[in-house]
Amino acid sequence: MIKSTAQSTRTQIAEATLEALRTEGFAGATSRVIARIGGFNQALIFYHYGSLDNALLAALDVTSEERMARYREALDGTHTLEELIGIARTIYREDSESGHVAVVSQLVAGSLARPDLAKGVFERTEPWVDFCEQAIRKVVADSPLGEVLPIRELAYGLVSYYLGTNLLTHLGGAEKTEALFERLEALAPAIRPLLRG
Amino acid sequence: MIKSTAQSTRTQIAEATLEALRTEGFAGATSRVIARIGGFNQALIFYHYGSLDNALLAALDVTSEERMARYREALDGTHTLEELIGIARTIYREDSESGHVAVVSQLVAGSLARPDLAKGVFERTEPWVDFCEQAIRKVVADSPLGEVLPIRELAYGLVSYYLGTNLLTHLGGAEKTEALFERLEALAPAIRPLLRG
Amino acid sequence: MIKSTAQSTRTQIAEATLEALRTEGFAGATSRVIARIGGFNQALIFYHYGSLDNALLAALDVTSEERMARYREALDGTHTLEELIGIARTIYREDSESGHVAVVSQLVAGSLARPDLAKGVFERTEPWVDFCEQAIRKVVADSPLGEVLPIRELAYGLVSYYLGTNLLTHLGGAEKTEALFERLEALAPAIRPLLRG
Amino acid sequence: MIKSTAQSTRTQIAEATLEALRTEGFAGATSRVIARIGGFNQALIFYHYGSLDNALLAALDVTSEERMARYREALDGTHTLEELIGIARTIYREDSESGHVAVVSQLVAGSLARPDLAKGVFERTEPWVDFCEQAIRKVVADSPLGEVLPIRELAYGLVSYYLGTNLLTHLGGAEKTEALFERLEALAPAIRPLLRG
DNA sequence: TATGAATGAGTTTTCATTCAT
DNA sequence: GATGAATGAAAACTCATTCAT
Repeated sequence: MIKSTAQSTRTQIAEATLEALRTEGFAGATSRVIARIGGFNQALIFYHYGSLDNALLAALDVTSEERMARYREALDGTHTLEELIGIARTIYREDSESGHVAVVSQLVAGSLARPDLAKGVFERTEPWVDFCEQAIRKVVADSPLGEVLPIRELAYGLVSYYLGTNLLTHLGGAEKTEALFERLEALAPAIRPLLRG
Repeated sequence: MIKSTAQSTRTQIAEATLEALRTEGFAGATSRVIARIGGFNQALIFYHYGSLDNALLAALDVTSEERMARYREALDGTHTLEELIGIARTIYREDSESGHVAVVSQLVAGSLARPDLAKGVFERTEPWVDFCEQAIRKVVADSPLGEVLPIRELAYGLVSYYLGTNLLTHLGGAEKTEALFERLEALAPAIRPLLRG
Repeated sequence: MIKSTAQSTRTQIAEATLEALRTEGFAGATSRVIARIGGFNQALIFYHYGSLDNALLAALDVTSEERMARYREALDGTHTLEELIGIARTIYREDSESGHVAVVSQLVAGSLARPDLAKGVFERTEPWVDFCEQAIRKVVADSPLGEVLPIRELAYGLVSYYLGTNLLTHLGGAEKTEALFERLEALAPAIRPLLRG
Repeated sequence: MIKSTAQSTRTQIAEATLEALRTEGFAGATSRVIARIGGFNQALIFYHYGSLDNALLAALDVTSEERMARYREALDGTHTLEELIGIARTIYREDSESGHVAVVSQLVAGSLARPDLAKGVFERTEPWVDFCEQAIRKVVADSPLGEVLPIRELAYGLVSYYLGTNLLTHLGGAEKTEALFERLEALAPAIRPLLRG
């Protein structure tokens, strides 16, 4: 019988936690449920992560790192506003379907009532604000807008919007976000001239 | 001594629930806590509202109606983009300080894991989308933008942003939203010409 | 179906807790065990007493009050040192057999690790020190010893001895205490002259 | 680098266990805590001692042997009742401050609920009863009291008192024992004549 | 000898809800 | 209308101990 390594077990736990968040939501991601999903003992979560909060954050890291890689790659391949919106839309749909957005919003929402968890979740939003900042800069690159717009603040606003729309999506408004993307994409050609130097 | 009527007791319960959400958050708004705050028996909540979820929705109605009135009045008094942003900023600060935004985000967040509650909360976002739509229409009134912009979708986007920023505010990013308002206000004069006919 | 009164339920819980301490010891007197013994729901303990500690203290009160009454009555009926030792011996045997001493020592010992519980238990030793003081005063009443002996301190010492001997009794030295009583009783006539005025 | 021998590891474990009892009490002296204090693996405790109970007894041996040596030496140097009480008082204070009494009472108390442990602890009280017997005999050496008093039983009583007072000390009555010693010391000269042949 | 990983059974406590009165 | 009492289910977390390596 092969003894599993600490690392592989840790990963397994993080993945089971992720799966629990995906399928059962924040309130359903209890130690018992996670253990059942992963097929291991409840106590193992505490052995490896010390607390359920830490396991939840590990799950967030797993999905965030994976998605961030995907987003960066996509950003590298785009050069116009239309492309950017198009890609954003595609990835957003991917994320929705894969459950990534569900997990993120569950965690953000759930952590409201738990200060320790909130701290960890909030720290993990920083890279996403950075990423949005880069995306905005790319779009306004050579235009005078670059010097006028409050780019950092807008990036933060985008992340806020992303979270908010995820929440509403899960409450029941799935098709609304999609529609906004669609309309924005159609508008892009009209906006593009504004971005010229 | 006035015997409390059914109506006044219902109201009392809704208000105690609101207070519980404000001070203890979604997770802390348990039947026991609500009853303690309101000075009545736990079982009364179930007698009058059938379930805790319904009492929570009643609390949301209380605060939403009150805030909506305030917002409408403010919208009536504004005619330019600058004024609108300025008013939005003022009211947002009021809402933050009064705890209204906290209650809304707590409820949205908490309802993620509870389908019945989620349905109720989502239905109550509709009037807010309507309201945002009116606000946008007012700004773009006579401009050609009015016919180009996806107004309904943008309105939905604004509500999404509102929720998202509330969430992040509570996780730790309080000053960021304020900064965005400030910068947008400064930008308004530059944008105004675009709104002309 | 008769709805039991709060008082009778409280009493039932205290008695089940006492029984649990008697039969399972401090470590075995868990909420689950107490509920099983009493035939009620675990949560009821917390409904009525708020915490397990409080239920344990209630059990201590039940047995202490009963025993104190017995001890006082016995003290009233004695007038000589021999009688006093004889009665002490009898009652001690009763207490040992009934399990009262077991409960007391279990609680004293168990509370070592729990400051809140310790406070409650310690407060309940006070009446016993008072009682011992009265007993000593009665014996030395008219003798010059009454003015020389540190009576309060000796009373405290007697209570200490009582606890210590209970502990050792439970660890395995049951017959030793009995033997000491026996020998002291035999010595009493020789000591009595010292107590004369 | 010196490879630790089996013997030194055993000793290390016993000492870490003692330290755990001293600083965390019986309830806090878990295998995890002991291992952390000693800087070794939890499983080592079971490898060397078979069970946590045995490790606890080993810790008791460590402290008991050390204290017994100190007590014997002190007894050898005393010849009068006053000296004896004085020395008892000094050593008791030393023991209190060093934590020895805490460890003993923690173990006696904790073992109540664990028969195996109780047996081990009880066996280890025997040498202390022997020691007290010697001390009493020394005091009453040449007096007729030596033939009248139930010396063995009194010795057992002294050990009982020692345990009891430790317990109460830890519950909150720290200053009471000290006061009794003080008063007894003052009384000693009056008692001495009784011990004369 | 020594260890990291793993586990089953256990803990106190809280919850929304029900029900007889 | 209103209430005190009661409950089943669940929570996060800890424990002594075992075992493959």
